[in-house]
Amino acid sequence: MGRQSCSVKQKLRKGLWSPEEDEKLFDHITKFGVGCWSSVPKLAGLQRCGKSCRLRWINYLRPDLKRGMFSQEEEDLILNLHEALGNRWAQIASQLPGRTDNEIKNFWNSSLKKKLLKQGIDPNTHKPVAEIQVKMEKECIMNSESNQLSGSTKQAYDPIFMPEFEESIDFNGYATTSSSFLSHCDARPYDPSCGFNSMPNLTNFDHPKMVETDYSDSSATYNLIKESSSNSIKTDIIDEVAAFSWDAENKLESMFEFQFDQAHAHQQRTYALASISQELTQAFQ
DNA sequence: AACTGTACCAACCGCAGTCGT
DNA sequence: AACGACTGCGGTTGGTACAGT
Repeated sequence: MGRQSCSVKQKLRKGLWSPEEDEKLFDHITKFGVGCWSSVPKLAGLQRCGKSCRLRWINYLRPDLKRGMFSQEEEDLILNLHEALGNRWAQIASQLPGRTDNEIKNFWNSSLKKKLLKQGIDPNTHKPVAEIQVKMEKECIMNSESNQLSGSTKQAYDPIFMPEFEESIDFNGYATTSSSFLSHCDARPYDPSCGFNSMPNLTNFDHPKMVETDYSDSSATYNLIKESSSNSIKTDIIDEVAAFSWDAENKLESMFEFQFDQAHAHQQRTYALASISQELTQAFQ
């Protein structure tokens, strides 16, 4: 038995909103502001659940909403943000004033996704479809070969320096001083303010692996962290990476300038962002 | 004109996280 | 600690408009 929706439970109205309902909700919110959504229907005289009222306000009635087609700038921004964040529509929407997550999601599903596919780009990874196919075939062959040789799974380098993270955090959540990655921080519980966001001097962090990185596989590294870190640290890392991705353009720029040759910086940044947002979250779930 | 397929978008649904008790 | 209420999010659905046959 699934949980009943609010409208089923209370026999409330469903479906499209009438102009009268819109007016009631708009009047109520403009008079009293957004407070407790569950009490809004009653106070505004609506036969709707609070959830429905909230959605109607956010997606349609809010005065600061921008109407009409998406501009080229908005489209480009959505593409870039989706590449970095994946289907985090709310986060994407927060970077586009006047646009809602629902609107962006619809625009993505109805237009942008198809546009990318037409261009031969996979909308999930933002990489060329042909490249992904070749990579998958290559991985398939490599996996079967290495499994035959060693009986173990393949280890590959991770785009966001997870081996350094692994070194950096002990079982109790303390950063270890031996880590080149977090050596800017004293040994202490992992602190988001001292992680990715505020690495003050990356010029000292020079890992040879970073230049020859194969970004295709980070699962082995994630598994290491998954097994050795506490839940709170995992959460911290995910939060941190999310924040990091958010401001990724500048931060990655400053990082990669030191770590990668300029000719490949953009591609590496792109891959890293995609990996950050998708693989890490999945691996920690 | 009638039917079918497709695109678009508003709204719903269920889940997860947070907060107060 | 356990529970329920509430909120926010992302996936999905269903209705409508429009194009093509």
